[in-house]
Amino acid sequence: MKLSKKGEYALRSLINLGIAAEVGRSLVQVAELAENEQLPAKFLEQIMQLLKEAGLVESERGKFGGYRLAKPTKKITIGEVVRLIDGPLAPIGCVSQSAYEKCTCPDEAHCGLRMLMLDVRNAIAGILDRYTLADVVEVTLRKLRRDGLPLPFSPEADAASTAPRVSARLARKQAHRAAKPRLDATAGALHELLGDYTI
Amino acid sequence: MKLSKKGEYALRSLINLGIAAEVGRSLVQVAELAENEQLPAKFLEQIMQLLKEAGLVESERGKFGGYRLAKPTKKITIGEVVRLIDGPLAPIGCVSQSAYEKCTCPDEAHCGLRMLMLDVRNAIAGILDRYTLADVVEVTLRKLRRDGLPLPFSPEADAASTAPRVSARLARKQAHRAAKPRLDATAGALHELLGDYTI
DNA sequence: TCAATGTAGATTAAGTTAGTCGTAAAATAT
DNA sequence: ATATTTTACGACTAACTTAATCTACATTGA
Repeated sequence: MKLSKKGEYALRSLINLGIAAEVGRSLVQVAELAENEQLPAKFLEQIMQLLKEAGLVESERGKFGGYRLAKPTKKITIGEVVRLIDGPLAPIGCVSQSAYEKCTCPDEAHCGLRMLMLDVRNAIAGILDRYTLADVVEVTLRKLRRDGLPLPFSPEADAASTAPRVSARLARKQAHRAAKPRLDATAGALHELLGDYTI
Repeated sequence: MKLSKKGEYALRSLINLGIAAEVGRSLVQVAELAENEQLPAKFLEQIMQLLKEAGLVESERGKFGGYRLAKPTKKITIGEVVRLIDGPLAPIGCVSQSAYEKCTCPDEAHCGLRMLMLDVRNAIAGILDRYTLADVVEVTLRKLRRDGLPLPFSPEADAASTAPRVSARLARKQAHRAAKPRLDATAGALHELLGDYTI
């Protein structure tokens, strides 16, 4: 049930672009994205291209060029990215919504394994299609601020060392936020960190 | 998030062995298992060996030999089988319970992606570790009986054609059964088919 | 003994993964 | 103009995985 490195790198980079945007950096170079997460730069280049073709990011060439998100973070779901890079979320083709494939079993309608895998695919999709880049970015930023750590891509990151502590206090004030639509089957760590207790 | 063919074939065969046991067949040959689900026999042979090494099935050699489950179906979880054949359930190593691996990101404790993938891994494990072969076998048999279809591996399968209809009525009578322990996050198709409405 | 079956290991063909390399094109700075 | 820095794009590859197949051997029942 693995996510490929490619998919992982794509998500990491998109999250970082989301953080950059949140922090005021409109353009980030591949080299910087790669260094920040210790990814192979040339491989990441390839991945960024895929993301660009898919309309998730935009780029500027030349000196001081780089990448930025092409859409607001709320408009990019994690599932969308995973499907783009790694294909269907479903463990087996015969339960995929986005790319159904007939399986070898003689009778799908009476296949217990299929029922089970349908549940798995729904559980996965229930999480990955519900959460957006905005959610992941928010969780990450919140944790960093809570612990008074410098934010990546922040212009003032390496300047004053007292600045983070200030924003940490600010963050705690903003901690309570609007609840998401009711979650039935996907409560979890992220969900709790987002402060959504409506379940 | 794919399950490999190997994993799929392993599960299909174990389920079929479970059905066979339920129906009174104590030994099934690889050839029959392969034909029943249209799997490559020689490949399946290899897989059965893995399952044997892992103590999930036993075999008898020679003419009229074959395989049978080595444990009651209730004692074999789906997750156990998937982990055996395909490795950890977690989408990325840094959220695996059974095979943790450090990831490239600079700080796991503040990684939003990790939180999200932890939820995914828990959702998957919540299903695959909860359900056993017994559950899947039961669902399969119930559906077959409900629709009056002949049961595979049944000695009387090709005999009387009226027999199935009788067991179908019987099955409906037995439909209500003891509830499983409360499920929080894994309600789904299988769950409903097992008649567990305690959620 | 013979035929059917599991046991075991080597081999393989195709595809995927996770990259690397090299060059072109664009933007900026001087 | 020219040099420099960056993305763009395509070709290439080494290692691994998948999904098998092939061959020879061991065991058992009739």
